[in-house]
Amino acid sequence: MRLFDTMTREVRELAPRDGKTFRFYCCGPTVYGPAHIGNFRTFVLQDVFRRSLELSGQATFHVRNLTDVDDKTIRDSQASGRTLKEFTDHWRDRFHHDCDQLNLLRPHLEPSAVEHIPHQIAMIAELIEKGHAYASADGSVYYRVASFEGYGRLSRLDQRELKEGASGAVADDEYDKDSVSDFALWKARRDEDGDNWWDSPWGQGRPGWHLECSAMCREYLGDSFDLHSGGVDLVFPHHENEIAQSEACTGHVMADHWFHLTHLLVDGGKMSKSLGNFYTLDQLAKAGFSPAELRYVLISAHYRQPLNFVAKDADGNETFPALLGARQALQRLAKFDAALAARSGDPDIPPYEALLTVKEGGSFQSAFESLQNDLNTPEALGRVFTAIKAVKVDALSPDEAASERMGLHRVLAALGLLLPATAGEETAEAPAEIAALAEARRAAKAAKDWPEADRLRNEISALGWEVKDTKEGYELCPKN
RNA sequence: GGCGAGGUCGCCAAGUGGUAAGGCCGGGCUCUGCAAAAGCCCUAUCGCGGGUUCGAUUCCCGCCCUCGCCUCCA
Repeated sequence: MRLFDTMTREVRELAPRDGKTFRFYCCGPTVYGPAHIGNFRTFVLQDVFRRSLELSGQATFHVRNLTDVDDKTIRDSQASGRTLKEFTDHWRDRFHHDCDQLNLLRPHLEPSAVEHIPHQIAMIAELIEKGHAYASADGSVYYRVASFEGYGRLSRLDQRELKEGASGAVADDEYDKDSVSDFALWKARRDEDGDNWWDSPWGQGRPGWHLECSAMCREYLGDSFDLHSGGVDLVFPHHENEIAQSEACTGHVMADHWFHLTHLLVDGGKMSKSLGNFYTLDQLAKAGFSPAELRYVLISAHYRQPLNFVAKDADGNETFPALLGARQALQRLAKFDAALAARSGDPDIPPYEALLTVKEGGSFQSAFESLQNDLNTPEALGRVFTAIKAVKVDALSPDEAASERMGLHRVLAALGLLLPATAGEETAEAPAEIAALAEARRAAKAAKDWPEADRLRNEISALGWEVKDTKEGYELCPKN
């Protein structure tokens, strides 16, 4: 697979260092509230990345952390009257639930920051010993940015050109840093942290944010590994700082490849609670949309382009046209798949494991290859639909249909798209009462008793179902 | 001010130095007791101005506009 690398700013071929398993790290969520659809754009694309590697025959080892000790988790846990653990466990579980809904593969390892404080302390000690960090009078420890020659290489940010305090976030407790660019490795205990402090050689306190990833990467992936990923906002300062910490410590290149995901926009602008365009999976579910529909929208733009999630229609009403479009598109895919399944004589969907052995995707090969070329998900989707139009299902032999279906499902598996039930499947699941009414209507139609047939259709409709006549008979589907 | 991304059909969104995928919506047709559904078909010269070139939407320069980041936000 070829993928753009933030460090070199070019598309490069990926290859595992050890020649066998591709080992990568993704910066995970801070568990202090529900993740929003922007967060999920990142996690979904990372998931497509992993699936595409695996389905192309590349074994992977995927580590994604949980940030469960930082300013926000401590602050909000206290505000809620719960312990930090109770609080972060709750939001972690919610995150897992949402991830499952979105059909994200679980990482092979999901280390949490609070469980790796000894590793972080050890790393701080090593950095101090090597002259890259210093303790301040209040018991905090800072990284001396000037001590690391390569600082700024990833983000290409010349320190001298940093607009000082541009974010207005320079904390008042930073007066004892040697330089404004220096960042905290260890933060001295403060009253407002409550019970959330740990002992260290520099006194009681807690670790700084950037350090957890460096420590856990080193613990589980070693001094050097294949790829590191996160949202674009993490390029600076988070990943820049991780590199400074890790490489100053180990003397080795931290990661061979940097994979960054561009942000999601909502109706052309940044998502924010104050604008009321801040969406969670839960909210979309309440509006009647499935996780698969959201997933489809999230992969509909290339990961290095801003994706504009259209929530409001032309009249300014929050009707989610993007999700409605995704629903239609998924329904078409499902219809096509159902036709292939019927033709092949095998209704079962091929399991992920079986798809790993597919070497040639038939009509869907080029769509799969789009993913191997810098994870071009929109092109892959386009090629899937082009192929669907070209494949004449009725002209295929059962074997050919089965073969094409494997190719189709390999791409769908790489994209992580689960198909919705088709009308035919829903007919089979309709309650007996509805089915009986539909049968009665069929009889009325056969007798050309149109008033009775229409009356039955209305009755079915009143019960929440819709009858659609087909060549063979009829289909039933729940009304939206 | 610095760094970065981008302006392609009504909306979303790929792509290419030789006259632009796909999805949604819309329109037409077929099917149909009606309706719905389904199937098929149709719709753009790529922000503006220069330049390079036989030829640019695709390369270069300038301009306009949008968006993101600039120390703890995916």
